[in-house]
Amino acid sequence: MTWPDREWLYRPVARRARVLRDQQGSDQPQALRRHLVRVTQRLLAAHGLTGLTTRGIAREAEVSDGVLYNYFADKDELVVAALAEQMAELSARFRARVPVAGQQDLRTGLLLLVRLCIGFQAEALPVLSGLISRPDLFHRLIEQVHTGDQAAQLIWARIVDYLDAECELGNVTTEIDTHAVTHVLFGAAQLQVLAGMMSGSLGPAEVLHGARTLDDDALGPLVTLLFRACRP
Amino acid sequence: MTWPDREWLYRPVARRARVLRDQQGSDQPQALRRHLVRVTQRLLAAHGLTGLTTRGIAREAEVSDGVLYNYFADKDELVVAALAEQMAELSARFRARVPVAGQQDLRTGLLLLVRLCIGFQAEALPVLSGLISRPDLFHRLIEQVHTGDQAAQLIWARIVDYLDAECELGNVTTEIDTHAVTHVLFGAAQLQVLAGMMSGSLGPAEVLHGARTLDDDALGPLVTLLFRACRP
Amino acid sequence: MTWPDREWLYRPVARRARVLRDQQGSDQPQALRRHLVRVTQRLLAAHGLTGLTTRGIAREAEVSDGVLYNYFADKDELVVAALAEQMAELSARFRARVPVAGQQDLRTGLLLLVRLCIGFQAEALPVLSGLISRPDLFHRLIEQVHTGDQAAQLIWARIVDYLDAECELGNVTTEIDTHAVTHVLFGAAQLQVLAGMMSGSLGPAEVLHGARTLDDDALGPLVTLLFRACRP
Amino acid sequence: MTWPDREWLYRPVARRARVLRDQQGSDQPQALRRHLVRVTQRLLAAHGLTGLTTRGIAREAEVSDGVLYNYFADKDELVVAALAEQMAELSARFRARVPVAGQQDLRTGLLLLVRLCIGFQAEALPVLSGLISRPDLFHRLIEQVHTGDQAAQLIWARIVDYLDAECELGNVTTEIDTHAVTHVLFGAAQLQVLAGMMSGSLGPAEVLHGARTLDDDALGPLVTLLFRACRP
DNA sequence: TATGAATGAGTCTTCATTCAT
DNA sequence: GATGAATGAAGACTCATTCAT
Repeated sequence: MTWPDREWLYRPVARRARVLRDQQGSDQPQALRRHLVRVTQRLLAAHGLTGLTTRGIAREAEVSDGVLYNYFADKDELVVAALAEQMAELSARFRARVPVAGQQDLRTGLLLLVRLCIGFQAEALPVLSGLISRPDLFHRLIEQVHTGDQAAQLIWARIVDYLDAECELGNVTTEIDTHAVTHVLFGAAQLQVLAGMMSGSLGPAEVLHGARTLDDDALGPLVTLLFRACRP
Repeated sequence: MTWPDREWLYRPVARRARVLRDQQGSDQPQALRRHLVRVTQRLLAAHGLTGLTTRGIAREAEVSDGVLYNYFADKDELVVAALAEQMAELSARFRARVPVAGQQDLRTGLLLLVRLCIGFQAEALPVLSGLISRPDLFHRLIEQVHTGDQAAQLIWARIVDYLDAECELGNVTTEIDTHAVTHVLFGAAQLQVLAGMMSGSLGPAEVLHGARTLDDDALGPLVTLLFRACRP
Repeated sequence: MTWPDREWLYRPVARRARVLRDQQGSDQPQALRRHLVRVTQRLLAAHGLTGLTTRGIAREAEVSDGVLYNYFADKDELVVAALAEQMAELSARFRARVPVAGQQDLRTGLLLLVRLCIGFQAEALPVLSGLISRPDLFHRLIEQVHTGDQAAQLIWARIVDYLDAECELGNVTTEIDTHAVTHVLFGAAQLQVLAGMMSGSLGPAEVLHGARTLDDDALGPLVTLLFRACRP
Repeated sequence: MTWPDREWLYRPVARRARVLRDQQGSDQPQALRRHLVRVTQRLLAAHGLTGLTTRGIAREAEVSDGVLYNYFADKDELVVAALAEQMAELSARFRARVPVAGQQDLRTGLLLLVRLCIGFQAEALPVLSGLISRPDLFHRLIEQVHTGDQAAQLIWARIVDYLDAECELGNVTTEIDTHAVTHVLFGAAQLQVLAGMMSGSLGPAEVLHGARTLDDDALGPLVTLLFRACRP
């Protein structure tokens, strides 16, 4: 089979990837880009950065090996885009769940915060862990997202805000730095999740669910510690 | 015709790697093995597990590509050996610095603990971070070191012991769980170091020194938090 | 905006290996696969399995080192495919030349059989000899080709059939086992060829032609032996 | 530990390999050479030429990696020496078992010959099979052993002699060529053994024993064929 | 613009051979 | 002569990237 001469004559529109045909919205210019990003996020969460290959992405996306280079300079750029979007989503999801000061007693509020932080880390760490040994990627990531959009920063600020509000209500002593409390909350959650990821033979996905369902009894001592530190 | 008695005098030994010639101690049987381990530790700390290649090790060690397989079954075994030795050293070094109960007031003791944990994490994380995406290596590591020798476990236990002792002296309330305090100490330290590793443009080595010299003022709020939680 | 109907007209195809460009039939999907198989057969016949490297194949095929893995799981799979195809061709070619009972006197028939067997061995042995020290490959080979398709088995059966037919015509005594005759035919041919391969300084290719042109005088004593054994 | 100056002063004799110390005859100049040859023969028979490494030989011989080069130019020369000696032994052993004409009836004599040939091939083929794809080695082999010493040649000649003698006694017809009979004997035996080596998952050792114990019933048809061909 | 085969540098690993001791 | 660690040239295989179609 030979290629028709003057082939461009028959090319009224740019071609659409097979997998996106008959799919609503697929005629938007960046539909395939988004598709690739989503697939990459899925693979990243499932097998980590180490096991991620461009061919794997293409196969999973049911798309040719080469398209990716029409939307991204190289593999790293796709990875960074996937991570940035995912972190933004994560951050937004968790910000919405920060408790409101005064709507529950302090102890309950702290328990909610602990669970929130563990949940956040459980979702964020599997995604970010691959970056720990790739500072180059990490820098591309933080350059790409506007500074103020950084996932952890935003949720951190919301937690500080909650604690400050409780402080104004007189439920938290002024003797304590609310940033320090947030630091401890985030840190304890990170340790919990990271230890689970490494010592358990858990893949990222299991960690996530395992950590989420930690019952309140296990968290009790931690909450007690925070409560004693915060109460007036 | 008999064999001379002091045959051992002439015991022939094999050739020595160029790089080790004229170097003291290089006639010990495992000199090159140790050399490889040290080089691997250095490269691991500098560029992470992802960037570590057998060729890179050989080049940096000024040694041929194949030697490594005279001492280790494969690359992973070398990596595990490097990590295990480094963690054992780290653990021993920091265990010796855990404060003794009653030798200083609680606040000072907690400050020492915080600095200790940050120091520990600052040295341990660059070494261990590469393992996050390699659970298989992690398991070889914890199988290799005798269970009781695990670096983090041992230092964790020493901290709990210190806190329990202060508790018996009446300086720490019985209302809180000393494991929870340790959890918070380790977690806060880990967060501090990890964040420094990632967001700073610091390589692992810089993080280490940067973290160590965190002045006490910066740690004050954290210590205050812990102190309020622990005091009777 | 709709997609043009005869989309298949423009079906894009990927790039073609340099060596296959401007070559007829190179637009068939498996053109390069066949090319690799043929090159492998050639190298196998020329230098044996021991001297066969993936790089050598790629060089000889004027193709990059990696292509082979687009068509075969590993080197062994390529080798097995090359051997299987060659044996199937060989078997078919020689089966068609088995004499028909009654169309010539027994002595002539036996002469034809001897020459047939020598020809078969002369082509089969250079191909199979490498497998002697690789039973794993041999098993992959016989698993791949359908059991009934095995080259030697099929030609063996055809020879037995011929002898049985001559037996029914009364030209071969019933006192003799036709399988034993076939065994002797194959064995004598194999010895002839193998000895030629080894003691001659002939490469496989020369053996092949040398053996084929063995004149009938040289085969006379062998045919006489068989004839005396078979005649009623 | 440093090397003593003027070390040669203390070196009254050449050193003896550890493994040969306290062993009778080990002071003969070529004791180690013979040791290496024997070990190589053993490994060759057990795992074939493909699996043979110089390190494997040294380990099995309990000798250092390098000695081999004091006695042989390279690995190939050692292999050739091992094969040559083994073939010479094999040949001598089987020559002694060739039946004597007139000491048994012809049928029994032929049966003995068939078993003899199968036994010979069963021992020779595993040793030689590796050479099939290494014509270079094979040529070094036949150059090394004096032409008249070749194992197969000598036993072949003895069989022809036996048949000629039976011929003179009137037990074998003069109408057939005794070389042709020998050809058929050797060939049938070779086919038997080679097929067993390949299709069975037998290692060389098993083939050897399996082939040897082929009961006479299985050989009956073959012997009948030969008998009918040979009898006057 | 999408396709997917082709490319080739790079990875880990093996092993015959050398050579200081 | 004997030792055995060091050498380095292959080998099989992977995978990010290109490019003819």
